[in-house]
Amino acid sequence: MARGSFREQVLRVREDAIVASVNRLLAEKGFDLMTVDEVAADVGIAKASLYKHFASKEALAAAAMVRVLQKAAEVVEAQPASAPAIDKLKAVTRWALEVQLAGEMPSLPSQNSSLRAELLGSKAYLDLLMNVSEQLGAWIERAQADGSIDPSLPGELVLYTIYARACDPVPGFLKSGGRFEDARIVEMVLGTCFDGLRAR
Amino acid sequence: MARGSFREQVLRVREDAIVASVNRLLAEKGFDLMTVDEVAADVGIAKASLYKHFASKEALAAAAMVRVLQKAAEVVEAQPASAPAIDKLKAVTRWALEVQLAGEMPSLPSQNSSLRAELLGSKAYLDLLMNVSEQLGAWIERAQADGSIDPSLPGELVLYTIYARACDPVPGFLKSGGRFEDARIVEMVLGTCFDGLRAR
DNA sequence: GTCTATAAATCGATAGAC
DNA sequence: GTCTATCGATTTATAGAC
Repeated sequence: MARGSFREQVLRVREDAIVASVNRLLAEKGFDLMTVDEVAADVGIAKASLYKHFASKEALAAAAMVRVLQKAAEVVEAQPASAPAIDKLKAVTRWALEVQLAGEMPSLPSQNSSLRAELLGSKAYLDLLMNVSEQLGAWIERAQADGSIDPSLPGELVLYTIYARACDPVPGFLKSGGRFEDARIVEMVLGTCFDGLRAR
Repeated sequence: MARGSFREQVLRVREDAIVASVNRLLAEKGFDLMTVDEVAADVGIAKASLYKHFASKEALAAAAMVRVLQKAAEVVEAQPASAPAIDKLKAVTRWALEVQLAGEMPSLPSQNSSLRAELLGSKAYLDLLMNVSEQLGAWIERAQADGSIDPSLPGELVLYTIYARACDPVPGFLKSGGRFEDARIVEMVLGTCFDGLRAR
């Protein structure tokens, strides 16, 4: 793939910086409390310039979601094919928990309709989401077949439960308590996710 | 306790209607997307009249949270003292999931600072939260002692994990899929909460 | 206490000069 | 493409008549 002209590379770097700022601000304050003025100030450009790169606030958020889904897809790809399916599922869930604890997981309100429309209209977003979901879905089936995940559970339930760890408030509460290291929090929440609260 | 004059009773009924509307709108759209105009229209009074009852939008949300915590406290009280602790914990969690699926669980953004300040300044809210948390905490200790909950888990983790079911996105996703009855969704999510995803 | 009308502030988005 | 300046819409909150 051509890298494009120098001018296009500069453009790309700037847009990467914009999306990185949006990602952080979305993780910090959420979509509704994040203002476009704030994004512009954080990047260090004028708001009007921002709108030359992205058509709307919703488009900014969608770009941040594409970014995090790209990273998720990379984590999925990086799993060794020979590893047990359950281990790969846990590895991806662990990554999501780590990103969230690091304050880098963008959070979007699922009720906002204009935002939903933007996401559903983004091919990049939908393709990545489908890609990641299909890979996770295949692992879930394998894990259910080999007995490491309860085969009586619907696959959707398992998939949604794993996805939900990315916006689980429990890690944040435990972190704010200050009693546990981040790594400990990740392992504990991972444990309650896959093994539940009951005695083992 | 005195019921007060007729005038005061009318006032109380009206405020109950306001808080019920706020509760529903918070569940439907969340705090940021709920507007005070909307609340006034839903109740059927002018916005200025609303502000005679509640000083701010945050105060409205706090009143809704007090309302739901009062109901939670009632559910906690209603548990038979002789029942196993784990059953009582599951019963309260089941109630929270049912309220959420019914679209009656108000959802507040944990990042909003003015809202946090309002809640932390509300004695009614803090007292109820402490009351419910202490009761649940006692049941958690008993359940860990009798082996029905993993004794190696910190009590906070168990408490937060149960609280988090009230804003779990998984029930809503499953419901929107349309493949399962509400009661089935509740039991499935309850199962993943207490027993995890792994095979039993 | 309830209403109409409006103030005050914020925010998304754009015009127009350079 | 970047800037300054501003528009237009929305929203919280209040003034003042009844």
